[in-house]
Amino acid sequence: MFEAEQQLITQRIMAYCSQQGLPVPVLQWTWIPFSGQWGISTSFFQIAADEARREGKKVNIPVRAQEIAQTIALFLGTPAGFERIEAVRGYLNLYFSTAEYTRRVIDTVLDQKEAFGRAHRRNERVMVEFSQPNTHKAFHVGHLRSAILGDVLCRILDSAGYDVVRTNYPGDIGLHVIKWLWNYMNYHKGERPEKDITHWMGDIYAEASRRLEENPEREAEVRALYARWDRRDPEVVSMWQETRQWSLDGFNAMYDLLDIHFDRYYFNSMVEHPGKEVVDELISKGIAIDGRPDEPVIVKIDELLGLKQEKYRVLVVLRSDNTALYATEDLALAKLKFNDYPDLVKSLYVVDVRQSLHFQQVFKTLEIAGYTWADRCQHIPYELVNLPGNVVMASREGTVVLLEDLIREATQRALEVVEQKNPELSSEQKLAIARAVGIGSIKYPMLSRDNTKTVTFDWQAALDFNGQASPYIQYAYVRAGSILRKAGNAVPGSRLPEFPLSPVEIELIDTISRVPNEILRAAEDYRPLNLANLAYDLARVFNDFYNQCPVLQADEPVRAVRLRLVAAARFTIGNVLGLLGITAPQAM
RNA sequence: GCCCCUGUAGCGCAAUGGACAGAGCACCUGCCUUCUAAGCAGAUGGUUGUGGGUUCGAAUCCCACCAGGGGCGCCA
Repeated sequence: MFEAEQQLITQRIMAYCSQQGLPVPVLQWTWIPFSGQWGISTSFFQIAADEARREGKKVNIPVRAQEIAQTIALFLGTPAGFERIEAVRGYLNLYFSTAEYTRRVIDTVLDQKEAFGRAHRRNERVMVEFSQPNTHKAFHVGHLRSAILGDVLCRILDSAGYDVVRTNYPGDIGLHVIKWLWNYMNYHKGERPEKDITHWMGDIYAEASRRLEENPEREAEVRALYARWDRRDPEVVSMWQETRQWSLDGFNAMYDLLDIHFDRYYFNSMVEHPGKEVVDELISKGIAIDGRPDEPVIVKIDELLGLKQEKYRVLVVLRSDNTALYATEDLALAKLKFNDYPDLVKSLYVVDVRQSLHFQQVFKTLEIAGYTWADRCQHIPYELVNLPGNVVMASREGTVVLLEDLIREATQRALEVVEQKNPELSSEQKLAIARAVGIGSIKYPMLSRDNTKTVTFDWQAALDFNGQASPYIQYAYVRAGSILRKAGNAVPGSRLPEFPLSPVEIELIDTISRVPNEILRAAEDYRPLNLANLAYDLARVFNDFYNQCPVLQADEPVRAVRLRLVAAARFTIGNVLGLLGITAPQAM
């Protein structure tokens, strides 16, 4: 928020250095550590080191850096907008003139409100594919990470100024679907899901797996059914369409609960045949080697690239019996996306880390085939959600926590707390709060650790609403709203705080002012974690403020400034929660 | 055999190459007649897996090793 001042000072320092014959620095500004004061900081170690190297002298770098910092502090005096300047241990610290900057930060937030933190539009389109659930199967907590991560990535990219296409890619065909249909036709014909659709669909699939495991000889029936599907037997196709829709309805109900939405659906079944066309193209271009009917169609990527060490290895693009693989379909899907949106600057795939090699192979193959957009495809890998003891969630093993069960439990637990704390609210209000808290508690742990780290799910931790968790942040938001309500929701007009601010007030304003940059950083690195941390920092600092600085009881002009600060903090926390896909409730 | 990820407090995690590695959970001691205690204050807790290197400066970058997880021709 202070780029203009920063740039001005950078220029003055650079001019001074070149005038004095010092190496011209590339200055990197950071905030000053050790809270309680507020400003920007840069160091001069690099200049001192460059100078020593240039002159071939052996000097004590920290001492020389401090000398330079001191001379520059003297040269700068106290620049406009700053209260104090100091040279400390090789660092130059510039402290903001608190009153002026406080007013600026608060005014900016209250002026922009819900838009605070959002960057200007870039007119650049990004596609994010995420979630990719399999129809005819259960949706468990392990599937949740892609959905939550992808959704939040979309929110962050949107806020950073990109036009985002939210894309889902359900696995609506494949052996799992045929197995399901086989079981349904033989044992459940005519049944329809009543409630908990996804749960019910998952049960029928699990039952199918069990039956086939107990009676392996019946696999032949499944193969026969797959053949009927391949012939597009009308009875099979219509049953597939109907049952597939049940799954999609079930997913939509869950996406609604989770506040996750899509602009565009690509289905696995859509790219089966186009995939085979891409394979033909690869063969005719001499990229793929056709070993059919005894061997599959393969692309020897390392060989094509002339790599000595194996890196991309060999990609199988079509089975020897002409049936499609994931790779077949992903080749076509990538093409389809750029066909539909030729202006994509990025085509992102939020898929678990085990498929890293697969995506590298697919993207590299497309590049070799001459598709210039191939380098705009990028896999965003994330680690799995496991159960304690490093147990992988797998429907077959029965080691799953179903999303529906988790949502129900978390909401129920939150409802108990609301009942106790706010018995006077209507049951609708209570349920809405319980939903917000319960869903937030499910989402936050998936966002507050790095994408590359495994999340271990356990019920106790998932239902613990204390500490660094979503309810803590939501509660800070509610408290801020509560103060404003008691003040009659009347936020005073802009003013300069002409009295000393307390350290917690300064820290709160400081943290608020960092939001716009943190959003850009999160978007650049595809890392929601930055914002999950920032949301918590905001809440923690606000709670400090809440406990130390009375607002309603304060005398003017302190009261007016604090009311404005509370309003600004509330918008900021609400906005960051929004980026995390977490609802900010009005009461708790 | 080749490649990727992870290793930080008892536990699970955080930390733009920068100043003193930080919060949470658990444990202990306090704080509700005061803007909601889903909160706050205080106490305990560290050779950042090991050994080298680069750098003025390394948890962070490079190399080697150790430990755990994952991926490597017709699974998805």
